[in-house]
Amino acid sequence: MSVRVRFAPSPTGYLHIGSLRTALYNYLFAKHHGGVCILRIEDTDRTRFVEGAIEEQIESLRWAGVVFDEGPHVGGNYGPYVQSERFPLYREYGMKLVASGHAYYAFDTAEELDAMRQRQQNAGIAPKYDRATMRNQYTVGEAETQRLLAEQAPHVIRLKVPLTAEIRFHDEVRGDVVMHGREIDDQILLKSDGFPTYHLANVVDDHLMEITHVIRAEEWLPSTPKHVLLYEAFGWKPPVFAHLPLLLNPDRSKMSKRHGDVMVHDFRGKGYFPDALVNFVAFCGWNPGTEQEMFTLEELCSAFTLERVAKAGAVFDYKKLDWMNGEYLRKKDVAELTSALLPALQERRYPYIEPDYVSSVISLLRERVAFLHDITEFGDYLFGDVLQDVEGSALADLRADDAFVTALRAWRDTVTDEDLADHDRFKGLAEGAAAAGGLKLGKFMKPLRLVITHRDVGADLFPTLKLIGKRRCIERIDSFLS
RNA sequence: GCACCGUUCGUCUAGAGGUUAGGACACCGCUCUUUCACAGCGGUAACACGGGUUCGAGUCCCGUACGGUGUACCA
Repeated sequence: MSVRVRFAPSPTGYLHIGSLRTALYNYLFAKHHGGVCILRIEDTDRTRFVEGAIEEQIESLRWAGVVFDEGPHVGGNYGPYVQSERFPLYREYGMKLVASGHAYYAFDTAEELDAMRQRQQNAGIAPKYDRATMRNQYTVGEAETQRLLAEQAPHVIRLKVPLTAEIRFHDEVRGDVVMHGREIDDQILLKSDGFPTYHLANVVDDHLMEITHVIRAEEWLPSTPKHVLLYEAFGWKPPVFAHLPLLLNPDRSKMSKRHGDVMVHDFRGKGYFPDALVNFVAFCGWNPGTEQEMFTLEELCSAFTLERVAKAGAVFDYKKLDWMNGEYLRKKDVAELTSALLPALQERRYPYIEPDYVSSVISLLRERVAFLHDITEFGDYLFGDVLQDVEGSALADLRADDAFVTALRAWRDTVTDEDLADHDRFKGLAEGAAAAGGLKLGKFMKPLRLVITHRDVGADLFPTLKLIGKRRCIERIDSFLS
């Protein structure tokens, strides 16, 4: 049987970076096995629905390269792929469970449930639905149950967890897991508004959609026994489970926005490359067992296996992500980078943004920054002639430095286009000018950089000045001297 | 509180009984150099603790500690 996996987000907002990782692992697993990766929207909680969230999440995923074989946006033979469009189904399956004695009606109000939890808390016992004392099918009796149903009293359907059972399941990441029935709550399957909870909907859909492997985050591990019980109650074969380690904040709590950006949308906006982000996130909780760290999506597909997924949560290291983004920046095709950068340069109305010129600037500066867009500010003196202000009295001090001014004039008065086109000639010219002021080369070059770029750091001065050209160099020197 | 999961350098991790415990990021130093980077070289730095099992445990078992997740008519 071929592999069928699903990524099942709920449309409550932007796509979380952890969700991207989960989606990615599902995708990689499917592609590794020549299987199918499905997108299913879990919108059973209408109160949390956010308009546009589905489209945003699909777009974030698409940007990252995670695409689906089936889903609400591409169709498929197992649809609909949005749970709100499948509601009658869950009711039907819920009733089957009631009929077979695996689930039951309960009529408790929210207040009654709160009071129950309060009592339990006061008594120091675990909060859990008390089937023996609350208002349900068993305590009120069959006749009363039928009467309440007939008068349409608000009710839910709960899973009847066998109190003495030991629920066992195998997890591909964690091994065998055992939990006792007495620890498991009689989970609500169908809410009083008739909508299913996640627990029912996900089991029904995974079965109907013939999902073979459920790959999801570790936070689902504690509720997996409920799902196993549901598969048993329906007489269905459960899928293989694999619970992924969590992405963590620096304090090791579940990754949240309190410690930085967590939405894929944010990473995209900050200028991370999708392939860099995917490469990085793939390594949060998985590694190939070799020393190779740079992987294309295709390489990840062929290398990825569940056996190599780690058990422990991974702190999300923003610094390493930045490093990796820089690695991609240095490796990428310059033409591609040029067209990606051009719009931002146009927006800033820089005058010198001929594509070939921009390509040269990118090649020159990309080793010094982690993001492509850093180049727009880092190289402002290359794209335009309006230089940034220099802090303090550095320029005035230089103007008062006779030795330097003498050297600078010598350079200005003798520089030719040929000098700027040939490294040896450039060096000879600089040495000659420095000597004219009685300076060592280094004592001349650094101030020269400041005068022409208004920066004290940057790429090699020779290629920098070559790009700026003789005319613009002289203009800047004259402006400095006047 | 209870249940479950986890624990190798600061961080991501390799390691499937015998290793000088390896790599990457970060950090520090050196080299290169007109600066900052890049690159190269080098360095600091880890098996949570206690018991077992074994000739021999980072690796297997038990316990403890610590951490995380869950404990909703959320997903």
